Amino acid sequence: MRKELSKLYEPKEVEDKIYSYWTEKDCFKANIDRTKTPYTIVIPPPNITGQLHMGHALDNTLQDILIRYKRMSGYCALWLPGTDHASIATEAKIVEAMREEGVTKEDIGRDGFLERAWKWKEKYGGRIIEQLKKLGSSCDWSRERFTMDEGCSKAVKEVFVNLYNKGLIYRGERIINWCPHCLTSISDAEVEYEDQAGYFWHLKYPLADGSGYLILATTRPETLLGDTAVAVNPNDERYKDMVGKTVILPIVHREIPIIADDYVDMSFGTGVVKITPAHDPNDFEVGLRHNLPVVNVMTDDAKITEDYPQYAGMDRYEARKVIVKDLEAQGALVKIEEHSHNVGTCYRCSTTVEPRVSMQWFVKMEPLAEPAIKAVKEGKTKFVPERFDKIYFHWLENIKDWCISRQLWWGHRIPAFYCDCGEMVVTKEDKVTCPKCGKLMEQDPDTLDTWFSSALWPFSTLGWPDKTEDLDYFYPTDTLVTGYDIIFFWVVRMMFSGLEHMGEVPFKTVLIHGLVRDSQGRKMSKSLGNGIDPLEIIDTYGADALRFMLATGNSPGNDMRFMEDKVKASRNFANKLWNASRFIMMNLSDDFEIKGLPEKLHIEDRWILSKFNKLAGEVNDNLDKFELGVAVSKLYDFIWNTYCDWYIELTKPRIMAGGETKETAQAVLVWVMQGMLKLLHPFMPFITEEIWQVLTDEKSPIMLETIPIYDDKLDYSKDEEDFEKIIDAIKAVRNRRTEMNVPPSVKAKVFIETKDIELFKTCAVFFEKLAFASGVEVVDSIEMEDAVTAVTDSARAFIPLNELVDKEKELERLNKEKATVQKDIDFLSGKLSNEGFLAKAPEKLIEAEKAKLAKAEERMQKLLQSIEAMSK
RNA sequence: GGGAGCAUAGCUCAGCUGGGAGAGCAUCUGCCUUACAAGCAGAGGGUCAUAGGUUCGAGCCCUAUUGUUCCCACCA
Repeated sequence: MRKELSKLYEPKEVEDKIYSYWTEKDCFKANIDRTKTPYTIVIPPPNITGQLHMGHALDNTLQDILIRYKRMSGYCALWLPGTDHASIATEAKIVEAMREEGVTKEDIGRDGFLERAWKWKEKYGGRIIEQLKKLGSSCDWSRERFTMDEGCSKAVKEVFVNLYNKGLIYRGERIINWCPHCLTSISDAEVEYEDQAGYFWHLKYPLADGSGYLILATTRPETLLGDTAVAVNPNDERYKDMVGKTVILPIVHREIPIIADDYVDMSFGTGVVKITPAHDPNDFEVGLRHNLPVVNVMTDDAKITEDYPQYAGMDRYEARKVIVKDLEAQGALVKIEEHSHNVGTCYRCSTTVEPRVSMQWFVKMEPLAEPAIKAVKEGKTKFVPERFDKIYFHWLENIKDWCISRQLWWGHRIPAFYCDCGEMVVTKEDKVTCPKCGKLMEQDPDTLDTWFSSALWPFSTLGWPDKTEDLDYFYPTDTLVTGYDIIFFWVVRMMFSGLEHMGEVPFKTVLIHGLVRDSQGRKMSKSLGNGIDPLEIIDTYGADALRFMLATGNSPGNDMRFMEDKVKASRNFANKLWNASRFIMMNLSDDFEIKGLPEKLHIEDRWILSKFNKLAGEVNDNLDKFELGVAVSKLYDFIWNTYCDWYIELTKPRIMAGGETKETAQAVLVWVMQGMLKLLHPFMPFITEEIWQVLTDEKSPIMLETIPIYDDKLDYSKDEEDFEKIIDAIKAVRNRRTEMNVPPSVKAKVFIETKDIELFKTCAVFFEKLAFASGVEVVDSIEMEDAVTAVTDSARAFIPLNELVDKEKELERLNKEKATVQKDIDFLSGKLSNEGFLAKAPEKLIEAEKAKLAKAEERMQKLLQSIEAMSK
């Protein structure tokens, strides 16, 4: 015995120790090796404000499985980690913290604010990194990056200037989505629409010439202050004569024109629409077409401006109430209808966005989208599962220009400089003097959308725009692992950025996963309070159990539910493996040395080796196809149901016997255990490393071992098939005994009638241990009364349990079994006499079916014999 | 309005290019068999949502329907 080991595996005592061991040995570092093929994953950088949640746990578990697998498969595997500055989220948190101190951004100014922000980053940016380590993530920490570090910032400037010079970035006054809470513009992608119950206010706008009035409906009466026209459809007979006339805007008493525009849907409402170019994107477009003035009525925090003294300073909703009341008082309110409509909200703070006209920077998307579409169409980048390419195409085909400027301080400052004289310069320089008048120019106060820098992540982190060795070797990256919820935000933008700036796709495969939901299928959220903290789960069950659970039964692109029972099952599995290794260690001879496989193998050795060999082949295959869930369940099944339940039990008689038979058994036990550990390592890195260290006294980590692959030399299919006959017979005997309520303590002799005499004689010993036999006799022909029979395809086993045998019951059971086998025979022979089947089914299948039929017939033969004997 | 996913055992989910339906948990029965009771040996349990179709053969492919979840879209 080499070492005393606890009956229960204690992840807590192992995981941190193992992680430091890896770190000390520098196992995660990807050293460029031109003789190897690179395999690269860049991490979706978590926000510096973030805490590890289940989504991260899933995302990073999948990445770690892939990277560990590839590392063990001989690739130069790089998993490049880092964090994202997350402009809006971080700035909001800092502002909030400042508010508690009673300080505002304006109080401390831009520099003071940034100083705080960097401190915040230093304090919290590392938190999530530490949490990723708890999960076992094997990132190359020596290459850790941050979206606002020097290199990434350089890349951002480079890209901005390049795109500007190509005319793909422009500045203009447009209607954009404005968040009145975050006080910044946001992109279309950052708006989340939700159905809200609201009202339709039907209003009366009198014609200026006093000849009547128009009735129109609106969901936002407060925007009436900014109306600059009323529109009808040009084909609408009802209003044909009105076009060109003017109406008097209620409350404001402004005279505004009635215009005709296709945008108006005749069949909806009254067919008349008020046009507020400053506060509605559609109206803005209409305004452009008709040269309408843009009248802004709200401040940046969505309060009515000073231009309307009676409402000035009122919040938009408050103003709505008051204005409705005023309209009613003036007799301009016709009726109020209930109406639910889609309202855009800020994805960060859920505040209803206010469309607003302002000067912003945009990326011209169409020219960039085209190559991105083409790359996926040509298969240069593939989505797994494939169906996500539809979402990708749809988005890119309908893309609008991307608003990239943010009225925030935390982020990459826009590299544009302005002069009092009106001159503007876009440059990578930090200090610029006006080329026209020589004055020092002022930099644009705005920063860039966070996703502008994340879009560059696959190459900025490798050193671009510099020509680094990393960039040359590792780009394009191989697999991007991310949730379907950020395809638009991130995947799309990395695609067109990679193609534009590197001339190559940023990654070959995008592995999409779903959301981790709670046990009832609800999204985990702060507001529901139903989130489950991965760190707590790791604390109770271990990181391996959590990882295993996340990988099990999770198929690409689909959501999954988090169930603690599933984690428990995974924990139990880890414990099972632990105990299997304990068994080996407790029984290992003192002088045992690991020397590979012995020459002389028993049939059960060849059986387990053959099965293991096939397992290795399949697991590799599944992993190559990103079928992680399938791979993991095969490993579970093999380790538990084949290795532990059968092989270990089969070795017990040999271990007790000692001598050469034990030598062989322990060599195979250890060999297969090592193989299983390697195959399982990507999924359960900690426990496999721990067992590896203890079991083998290895000085080198398992994580740098080579993963087993299918090996022709280990294909013992014939022995495998033969040994399955023994297993079948053992199972049949056990089954019969249980049915008869015979406790294991009651042993009985077993007589086996079979054609495979040698085989069963060799394996007779297993019936004693595994089928509770007091002795085994193998014969080619026998008939017994007062015995229970167990029939398999290849054998008849008799268990003489005289006093327990009820002839009639036994006969009944045999007849029942006969009926089942007859059904099989009918089915198979029916199939085999079907001409269509014989003509069109593959040869291999026909042969297989024939073999099955032969077996069933053999079995029927045996049953008939037994029935005949029993009925005597 | 457009698009996508899902519907399989009591529960949660697998099921690879179509070849007689699987796992874990739960349930029932027996076992403290010297690795493991977080365990061992057995058992029960499914017209694979419904209706058609293609095929020698359909959980898998096609069409329609129902239920459900999600994404996209400017209906004031």
